[in-house]
Amino acid sequence: MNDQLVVRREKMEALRAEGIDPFGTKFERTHLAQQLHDKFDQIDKETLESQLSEVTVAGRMISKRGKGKVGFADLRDRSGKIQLYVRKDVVGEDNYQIFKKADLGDFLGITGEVMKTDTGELTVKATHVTFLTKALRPLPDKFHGLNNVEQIYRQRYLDLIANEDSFDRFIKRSQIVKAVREYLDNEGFTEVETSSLHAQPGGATAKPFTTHHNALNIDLYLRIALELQLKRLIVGGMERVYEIGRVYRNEGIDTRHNPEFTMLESYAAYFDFKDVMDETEGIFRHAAQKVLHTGKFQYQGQDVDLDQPFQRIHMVDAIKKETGVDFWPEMSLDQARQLADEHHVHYESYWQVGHIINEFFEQFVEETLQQPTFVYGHPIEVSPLAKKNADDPRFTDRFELFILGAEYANAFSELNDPIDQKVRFEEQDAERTAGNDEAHGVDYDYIEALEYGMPPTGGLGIGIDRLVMLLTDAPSIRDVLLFPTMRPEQE
RNA sequence: GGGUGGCUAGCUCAGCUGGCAGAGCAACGGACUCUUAAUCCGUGGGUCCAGGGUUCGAUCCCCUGGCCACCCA
Repeated sequence: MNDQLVVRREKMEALRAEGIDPFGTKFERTHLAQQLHDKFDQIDKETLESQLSEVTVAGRMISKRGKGKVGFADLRDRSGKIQLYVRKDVVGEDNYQIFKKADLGDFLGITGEVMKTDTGELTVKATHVTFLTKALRPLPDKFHGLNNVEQIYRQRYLDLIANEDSFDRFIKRSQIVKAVREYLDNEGFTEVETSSLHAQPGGATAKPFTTHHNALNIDLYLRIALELQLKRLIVGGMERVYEIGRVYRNEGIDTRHNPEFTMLESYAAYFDFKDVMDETEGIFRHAAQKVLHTGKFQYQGQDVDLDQPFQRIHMVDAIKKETGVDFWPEMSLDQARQLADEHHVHYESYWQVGHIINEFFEQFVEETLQQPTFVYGHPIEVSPLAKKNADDPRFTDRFELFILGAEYANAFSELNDPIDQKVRFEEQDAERTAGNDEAHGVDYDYIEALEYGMPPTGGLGIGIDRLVMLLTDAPSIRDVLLFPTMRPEQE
């Protein structure tokens, strides 16, 4: 134990000796810091002196100045900061000692009068100090904050205490999620909660986490997507549903991936994928308006404009534009492989033409899409849950949204033909056998649901964490996850 | 999986060519009744990530391992 820990424990005991509980209980406050600023910031010093408003605030003391018979301190609550002014001749000797002995990090309740200092700062001049909770450990540096990235993630509470921008970012995250809900609720969607333990993983191409249920003695999977259960609800007649929930994918960690993350999925009966494009634009714009009050902003120094209509381009056209390679003419697998070889595009032995087209897109086009762009018409081979395009069955009525070269949404006209769906699943299963361990399995229960009839439906998936990153200018997904996945520290 | 960088006081960081471990904030004692990164005087505080090696001597050089970050596939 270092000197500071010892001293704080001694102070804790000293408080007890004086009959003060160092870990206090309920405290009634009249105002949050921000409410005081809203109410009194515009009132001048003299007027405040003449009207004598008594208030009670509470919070963590994060800085302290002055050590004589008078002291100033900053108190922080969830809304912001307010300065305290404590005078020995006002609160009395005993009460002043409580303030004087209080450490940075301690929680105090202050009753006093609202005033302004000579420099014009709104301040609560204490008439009484109530000690609420002792902090037995010192806070991070009050000026530099907490910079150690590992500590920021492992001890997020310290990051929230020391780094105001981090605190604000998580408040914004909450507001963004709320805005998304608000938008969908206003469009007549019902929010639902489906299960996250699945007997069969599906709805995406990803490796699942496996777990075990003891009483049933079966292995279960943590969900990798919300899709298949939500579409069962469309079969059930709910017509417009959405869920915002955690999904789990057993994959690597980098600045855009965390093993657990938050997906929004929405499904609307009688929508096609073009309606879903409009829905997507609506969600993005509404969320931006709510937290930034504009659709024009910068992400990592690059301009983004969500207010303009998003561009729309077919995947094959986009590839043609970037590379000159034209995948519109019907071609054999050998011809596609030859094009891949010519452009140094790697392919697996089990890949069909559509896989190669998709790879061309990912390799040459994705990073070039800067302003919000819907890329539609994904090959059928990489879209086992999307409806075939009516005019060209090689492609599907699917789109992905790209902004600044990164994917933000994935959506399609849902495949509601159970016979086609069974064939697609079987093709995925064959792909799995051929070596793609992320390929979809056959979900017979889902096919049965489709056989009862699913109305034409437009579905959408948005990675909420990435949306939050975009709107808060966060460079890493870990900056928008309160508790990102970390390897445990060794003893 | 590969590469690069980081890990030193509670926090933020220095530490030269290998020679007694440093600063600021925080803490402690003292002065100070409008301060705001308060100021001034004084004091204490270290498993230099861990283990091994080289050396008279290692925070520093070498090896192994741990955790983190960034870049690449």
